[in-house]
Amino acid sequence: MTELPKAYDPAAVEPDLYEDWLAAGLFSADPDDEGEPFAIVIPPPNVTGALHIGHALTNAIEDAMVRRARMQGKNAVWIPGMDHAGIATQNVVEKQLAAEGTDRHELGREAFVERVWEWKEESGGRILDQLRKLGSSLDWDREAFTFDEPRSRAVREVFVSLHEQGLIYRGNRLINWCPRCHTALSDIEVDHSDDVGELARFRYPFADDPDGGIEVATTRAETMLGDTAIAVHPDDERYADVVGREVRHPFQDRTFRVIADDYVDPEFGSGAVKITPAHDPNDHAIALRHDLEVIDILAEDATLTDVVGERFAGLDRFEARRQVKEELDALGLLLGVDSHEHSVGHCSRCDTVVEPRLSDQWFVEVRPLADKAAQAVRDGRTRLVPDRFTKSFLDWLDGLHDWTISRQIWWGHRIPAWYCPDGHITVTREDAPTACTECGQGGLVQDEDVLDTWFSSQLWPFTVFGWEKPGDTTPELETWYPTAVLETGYDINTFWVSRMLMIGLWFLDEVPFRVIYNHGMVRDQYGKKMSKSFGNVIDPLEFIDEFGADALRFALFQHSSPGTDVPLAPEWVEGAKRFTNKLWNIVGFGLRVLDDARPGALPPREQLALEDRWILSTLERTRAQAEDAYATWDYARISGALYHLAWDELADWYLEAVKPRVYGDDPDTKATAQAVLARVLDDLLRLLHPMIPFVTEQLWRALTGAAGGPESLMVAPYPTGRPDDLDEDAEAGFAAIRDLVTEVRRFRSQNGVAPSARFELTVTSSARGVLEGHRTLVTSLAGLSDVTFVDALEDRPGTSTIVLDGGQAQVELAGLIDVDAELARIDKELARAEGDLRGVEGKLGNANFVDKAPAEVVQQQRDRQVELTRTIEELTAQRGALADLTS
RNA sequence: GGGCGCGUAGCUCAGUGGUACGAGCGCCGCCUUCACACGGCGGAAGUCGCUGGUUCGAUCCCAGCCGCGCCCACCA
Repeated sequence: MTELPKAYDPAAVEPDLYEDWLAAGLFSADPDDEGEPFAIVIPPPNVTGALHIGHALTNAIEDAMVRRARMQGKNAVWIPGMDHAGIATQNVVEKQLAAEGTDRHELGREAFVERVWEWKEESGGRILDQLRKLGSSLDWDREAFTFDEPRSRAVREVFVSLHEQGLIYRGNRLINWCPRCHTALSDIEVDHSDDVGELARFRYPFADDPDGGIEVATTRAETMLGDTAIAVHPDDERYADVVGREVRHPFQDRTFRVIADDYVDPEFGSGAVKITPAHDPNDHAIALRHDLEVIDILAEDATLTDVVGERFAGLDRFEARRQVKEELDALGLLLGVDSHEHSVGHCSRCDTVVEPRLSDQWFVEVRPLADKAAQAVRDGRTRLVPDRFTKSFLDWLDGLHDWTISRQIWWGHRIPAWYCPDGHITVTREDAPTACTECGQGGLVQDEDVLDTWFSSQLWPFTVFGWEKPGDTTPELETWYPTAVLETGYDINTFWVSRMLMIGLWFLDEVPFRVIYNHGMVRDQYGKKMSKSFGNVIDPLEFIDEFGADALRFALFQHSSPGTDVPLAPEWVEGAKRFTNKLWNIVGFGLRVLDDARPGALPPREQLALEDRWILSTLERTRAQAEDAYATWDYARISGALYHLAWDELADWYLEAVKPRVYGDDPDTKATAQAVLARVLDDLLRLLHPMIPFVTEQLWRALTGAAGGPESLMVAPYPTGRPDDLDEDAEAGFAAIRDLVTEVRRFRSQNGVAPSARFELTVTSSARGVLEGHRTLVTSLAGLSDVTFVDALEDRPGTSTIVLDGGQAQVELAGLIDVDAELARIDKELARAEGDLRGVEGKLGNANFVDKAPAEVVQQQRDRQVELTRTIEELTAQRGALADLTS
């Protein structure tokens, strides 16, 4: 058989294997094929740059899922694709333009969008390369993009349908506005953080009594320029006679009233609230109840408009905040400015502080959709893994507000709505409608806005299967929808998962996925979130180049349990690399000793040796453990179980145990050993393949002689149960041997007996039967010259006793140890230890040292004193025992 | 303010109602033994956050507390 290179070199193996899989069409699936359907759609990565380590985790997990399903004979498909990622991608390109000293407005809309497409090609190409390097077995023939033609048609159909159903509407409402991105945002695109700000208290003078007035407070002083009322609680007696009175605006020539509303908390501050209907959601609600005037003071870039008056017009909001306070102070109206911690909304894409702003936007009325989705979760038609995410998922659905879907950016699906000169709205499937549906006029102009990127991503689980409009059906949809599992990080359950669930149920009347599997976030070795600002992000390609894709994957699996964050350090990946190398050498050993034996049928059970039955039993038990862990996609357990099997059981014990036979001359026992070894290696590679596809494929080809191409481990059957292999007697028997061997090794280590030194052992044990029956095995593993079994040990001088599990072993010390040399060694060590101890005690006896040295250092010396004292005691005891021998 | 999770060896994490079997990395000692020094063998190291309770018995169950993290939330 082929000799393998001595060490595993991933770079020499991985690229070719991927090409080979591709060429053989092993990633391609056909809806008409046999087998239980099993589909996963990739969470389409944003074309904003390159994949980060979190993507590596997602893709490793999904690849393992789909590879295992494929090996199990399922009709498995994994759909690739990317997301155009509206605002995020536009921001990337805008930054590029800024670096070039220009901006999108200078370029114009058409040229800008063209430019983003160019970037999409570049970024997308890089992502594609990364996905391949990771080993992702994606069906590339089915690659989709959220902004390609078929997906765009579906987006328009969904928009128009929902509009026809009255679930999409246009309205003038208070929305979240990002002054930097110049667009509306949905609620979940706003990240709240508790920031330390200021609470400014000031007085609004009464219109008829400039020296009197009412105290209010605000964190955004500039909003007072748009105040149109002051509200107090109806039951607040302090203000009972103030309600209805007018106050005068200090900077503008207008007055407004004090009103009463339940919303006000009398306990907070003065108990009176200034009302800015255009820039605060609560105030807006109050304005509607009381029919207040609404004054919009903010421009798109959050500078103040002319309505605020000459003094402040044109100022940036933060500058205005400062100056308003100054002016109030100058007028003697400012009562104080206190530090105040409060929640501030930031744009999730650029971190700019968002402003509530009144504007015309498109909305989805989500209630009916959300109710359906929540019902599906409650019915168990789809379930979350781990289950603990279910509650917050449902809470979120239950409390959902209407979804702002229009964005004032250029990169995205243009809203299929047109306006006639009279402002009537025509929503249509047509590309270029010529007549207003309301008045029949021509000269229609399309809405400038584009859709929230999630509006198209939500259609992903069915548009990738050819769905373009309600009622569509395709072979792919019939076979693969609902998909088996939606695997993604818990951070996008609200953004993406919930929306897919809502819209999938709405248009296809069936959940888009039966399981929502949430993996955790990848963190660094200190548990810190990886982020650009921390400077701790690592490019997956760096790991792959250094350790191989399998190593990166395995390291991620080793720490990945459902919903649990995954810490990752270079050392972890290095450790996983060592595992792949170990595997390489395990199989390499196998190849050297198997002669022409290939995995196949085993000899009858009675021909198997104890160690054979033990390893087969262990293999089956581990396989079952992995199987159980797969039921919950607990990759930390799965990888842990298989790692343990390969390294601690197979490599450390079985391979050593089997050497006497495979290197021996007895053709029968040799053939049996070879058959078992081949079987175990074969199964191990199959079990590991979904997680570490490259190294296992390469080794499996060497082991089985498979030619590659269609002869691939990728499509070899995944091991199913062999319950007959479970053998408790063999496990117990081998455990007894193992115990004896380990105790002998410990004896050697503690007594300075070289591993190469042979000696005799006299043993008494409750496991005598097994041990005696496997004399060769015992002596070879423990490095003994001979072993004798007795009913009871005699108490003999000059011997040492080794305690066993259920027995004892006796070693003749004479001759085993060169007593004089050992005595000399011990004396030398003793002298050194005593010298050290004197030094330490000298220091500790020095009052100067004890008083002045840092407590830590003193303690260090004390610890060392204790340690040295103990060492000396032990050495002295050893010396005594040895001296007895010579006398 | 609400919800979720976490606090076990120096580090990152497993783990179970019955003396912590812990793992990887790190550390100490021995070994270049014919698969592997990306290795082998042996070893040191933990009041299982704190306080109560349930129990024959809790690191694991319950309650409270302390600390940390995350998510959600329209209190000026």
